[in-house]
Amino acid sequence: MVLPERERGVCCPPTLKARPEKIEQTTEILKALADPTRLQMALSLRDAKEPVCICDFTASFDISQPTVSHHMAKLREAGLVDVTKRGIWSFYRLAPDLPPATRRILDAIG
Amino acid sequence: MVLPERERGVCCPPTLKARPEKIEQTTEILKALADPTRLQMALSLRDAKEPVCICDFTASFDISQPTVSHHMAKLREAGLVDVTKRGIWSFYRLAPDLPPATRRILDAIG
DNA sequence: CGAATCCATTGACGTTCGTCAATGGGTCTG
DNA sequence: CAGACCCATTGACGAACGTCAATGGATTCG
Repeated sequence: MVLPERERGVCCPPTLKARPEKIEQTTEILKALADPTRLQMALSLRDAKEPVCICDFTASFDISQPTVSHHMAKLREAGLVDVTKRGIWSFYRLAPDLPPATRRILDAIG
Repeated sequence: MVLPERERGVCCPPTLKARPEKIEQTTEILKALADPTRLQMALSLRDAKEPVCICDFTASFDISQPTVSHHMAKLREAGLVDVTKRGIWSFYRLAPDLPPATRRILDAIG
């Protein structure tokens, strides 16, 4: 590793390539995924062939139903997920129009 | 979108592909990146040709020096980043031996 | 040695987060 | 209609987070 030479009192601020607005957007996506339950939900939906209903997640995770709904709402607010109601069920799927950057992140995981 | 047919009281827990341990690891990476300051730091280091010292980040971000150190410590604890000291400076770089999965996530961003 | 520079750690404060129990609104079935 | 089922929302609580001011260690320069 080559360390740069330095003079006291002289700093070299790195050029920030990404626009602050883009950074903020990406952070929102990462925050939405940065929880074990939500990450598993998102990956399940990514790999699911059919939309999945809340009751299915409630059955597989060891958390209460309100908490499952709460997490799903977070994924929805982040634009990662999409809901359709049918009778008493709410079916979720990955948002079909995900931005390519978001899609890339999801595909990079697991 | 094709919604599955359903019977009351019957749930279909989705098969969780990823091992819980793997999910936990990935969550740690995502949590480390899920902050605007840390994300910018990580991307700067990813794209930097030379290690960067704390004073450089302190100069470019609008936060105090202790906060910069604090964020860098989080990246270090997550294994994303690597530090080498030279005189009074601490130089950081992206960890050279990043797991492929982690590397993929970083490359998928911006 | 004394002063200046760089950096990490500590302690404190307000905010956000993850979780649950309780509740209520919809929807179907008997 | 009455009961059962599914789900979202609310309110509450402890834990974790982001931030800073203050401090102290380490290193270099005069």
